[in-house]
Amino acid sequence: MTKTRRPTRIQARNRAAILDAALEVFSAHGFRGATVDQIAAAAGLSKPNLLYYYPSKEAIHEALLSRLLDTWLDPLRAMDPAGEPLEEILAYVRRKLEMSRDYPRESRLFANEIVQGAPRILGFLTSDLKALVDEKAALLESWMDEGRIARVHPYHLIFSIWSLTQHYADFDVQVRAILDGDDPFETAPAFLDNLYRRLLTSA
Amino acid sequence: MTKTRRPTRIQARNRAAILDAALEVFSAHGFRGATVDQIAAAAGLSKPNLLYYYPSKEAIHEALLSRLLDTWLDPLRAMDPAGEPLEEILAYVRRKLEMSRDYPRESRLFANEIVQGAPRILGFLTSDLKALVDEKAALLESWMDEGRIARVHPYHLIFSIWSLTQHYADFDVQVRAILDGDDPFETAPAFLDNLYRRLLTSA
DNA sequence: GTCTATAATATGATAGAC
DNA sequence: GTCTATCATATTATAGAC
Repeated sequence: MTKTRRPTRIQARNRAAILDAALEVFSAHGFRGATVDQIAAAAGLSKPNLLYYYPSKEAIHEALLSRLLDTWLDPLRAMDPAGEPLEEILAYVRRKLEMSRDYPRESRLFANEIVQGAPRILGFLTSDLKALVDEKAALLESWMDEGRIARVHPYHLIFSIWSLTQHYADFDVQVRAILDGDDPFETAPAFLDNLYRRLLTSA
Repeated sequence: MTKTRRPTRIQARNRAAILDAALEVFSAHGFRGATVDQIAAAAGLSKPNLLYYYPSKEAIHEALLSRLLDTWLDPLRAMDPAGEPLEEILAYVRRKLEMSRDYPRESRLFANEIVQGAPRILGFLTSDLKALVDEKAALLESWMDEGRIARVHPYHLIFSIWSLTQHYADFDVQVRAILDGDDPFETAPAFLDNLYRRLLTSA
């Protein structure tokens, strides 16, 4: 009994290692720029062994993306219609910024995909993402109608949050080249908090 | 005399066609994702003929990037110390947004490079770009010291302008997937103008 | 499950005719 | 200057031993 190894254990361990290695390589080089060799080496496996777990490079990439998209929308979903409007928005900004700090590779994986025209996730953009954004834009507009936040274009407001927060992950190398030693994540939260307070608080 | 073709003419024409085709292909697929075949086809040349003008794929990419970087900083350079602070900043935002609208491929070429760690232009970031940003950040701070605009982190202010404007070029496919038929460049200028007025006008 | 060896293809670059 | 044909290499994927 003790001698019979549970194959599921090894499989789970290897699959996790592969996905982590693939995230590292795909986010740094894009789909075409990444090679199966690099991913296998980063995962500590031989190339054929890696392809034993995932049948193709494409399959690894798909698995990664589908895992990412599954949680990518959670921060926006968490924006609560019952909460205090300005605080809900500021909390969303904070969450997105924390994701850029803690999961920059995921952000860059996504960015690589979008910049190149979203060939693999256009469906996600036009279905799940659009539906959620439409819902939350309507919520933002209702808050504006009630005079609880200043009136701005709700879709551009959401785009602004994405771009301002994801910039610190996607353009990390540029930000750090300019800030030299300073950690952008030390000072960005206060900047963004102030920005959205000023934008959304009626004068 | 009339029979002797000026080779410079043809060369200039073909070189221009190659760079335009390369911009199209590199910006859409990244350096590794682009193939010499694709570029040659887009330029209307055979692959060997293309390589007659540029010795390698790398050389084409370098020529493109160096041409881009040469003008990439112009809008920021144009921010005039002698001008009215808020208007100078708003004009910079407008210029950057117009560049995203009129030259999205250039923006995506740059974005592809940065997202993947800027392997080819790290030197530019830490020298030319950093020097200019340092200079303009000092200018912004002097305006804040004089009380002519609200006090915010000057570097994050510049990052915010980059991210908010370039987002409409780099993430164009996502923006349009969500806005459906609406043209983002119709409504973005007013949104950004309002945003920076509220941020920088003292309460 | 994991490996070595290798097949099959894609791609960057060159040779050489015209 | 431009082309067809081709080389050399990189890369995805598979075969088959262990």
